[in-house]
Amino acid sequence: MSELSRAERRQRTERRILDTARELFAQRGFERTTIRAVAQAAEVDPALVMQYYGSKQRLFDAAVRVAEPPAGEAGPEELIEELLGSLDVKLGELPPASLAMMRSMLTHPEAAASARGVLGRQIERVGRSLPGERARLRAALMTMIMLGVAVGHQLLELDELRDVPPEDIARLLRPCLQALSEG
Amino acid sequence: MSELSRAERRQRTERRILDTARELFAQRGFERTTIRAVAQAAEVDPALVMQYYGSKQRLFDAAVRVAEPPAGEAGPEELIEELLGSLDVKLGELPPASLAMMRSMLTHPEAAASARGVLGRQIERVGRSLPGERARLRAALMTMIMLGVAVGHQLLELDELRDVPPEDIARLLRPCLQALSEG
DNA sequence: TCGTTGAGTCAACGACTGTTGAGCGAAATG
DNA sequence: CATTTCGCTCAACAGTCGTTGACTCAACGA
Repeated sequence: MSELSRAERRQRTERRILDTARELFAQRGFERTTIRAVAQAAEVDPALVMQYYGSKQRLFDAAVRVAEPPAGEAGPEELIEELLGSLDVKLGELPPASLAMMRSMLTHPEAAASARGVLGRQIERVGRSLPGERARLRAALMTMIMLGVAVGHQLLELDELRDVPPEDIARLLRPCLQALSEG
Repeated sequence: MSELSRAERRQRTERRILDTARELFAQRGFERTTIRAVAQAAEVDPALVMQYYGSKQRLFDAAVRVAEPPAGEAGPEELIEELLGSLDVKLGELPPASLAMMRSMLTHPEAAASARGVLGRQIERVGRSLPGERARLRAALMTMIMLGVAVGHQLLELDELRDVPPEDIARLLRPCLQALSEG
């Protein structure tokens, strides 16, 4: 039937485990996601998950590794659009890796550290290209605004934010971010 | 030595267990907080916790029961000040029951439901006294802004928000909320 | 003073968890 | 075809958890 070399099958299995884990971590968090559940959803023996990823924590690390935006400089207006677009709203859905990290960041220490890292870098990036005083603090508030909306929208799934076109949210949020962007 | 009636000691023990549980739930979340840990911190046998509260879930329910603001009507400016004040920033610290609920709201289904309830009522309250179109959506965004800042400040403990006088945060956030409050 | 109540403890059960080492069987290699 | 490699499974261990029932003993009421 399927003409797959051993190496190919092996890579496919490993990736299937990783994708399944990401999804489960994203929707249940670290503690409620068991190796056994990942294995079952990936149609694999639990021991295989361990063999490939070493431990549940390392599986989680691999699952939440997230691509960060390029390090180039940008003006405040572009950064606002980047915030509105990349962090959450415009696409209507965050990448599963980000969701997985966010889901566990309040209850799993390692996820919290990871989130602090990502958010810290974004704050620094935004703050560096912000004019006026207290740039870092204002950048932090801008970032937390986006985080709050993302949490309510994608993790808590509040009725009031459901089925709202991302454009509408972006349009309402823009003045808030601009107010913080200017002194 | 201590002149305490049996009923008094009993009430005191029960309350000590509840306070301890609240604190542990607030700083570790539902899953990482064990009945055994609560019992040890309260200097009591784990079985006693069960005897008083029935189950871990019911202990959690009792621990996160939070006082909601009175139902009276208010104008937009007052509501902004109430948001800035009560939800988190002005006092510099949220009540432990709120922290406990927030800590677990992304990973524990019952905590999520509880959070949706509290946030939903606040959104409705704010939205009802907001002029213009899309009042509920704008109220939801205002609420999520406060939630995001509270999360970053009190749960993630971001460096950029640490040791910042709550007044400063409130002053920077006010224009954001006003932008959403007006059409 | 004596029997009763009830606050609190002790030891254990059963379920579930992450993790491990031995082993199977098919694909790769010669 | 014979042998080795290795993807994968099976069964089990050790620990932790929520939860329970029997028990202890000091405070209480008559």
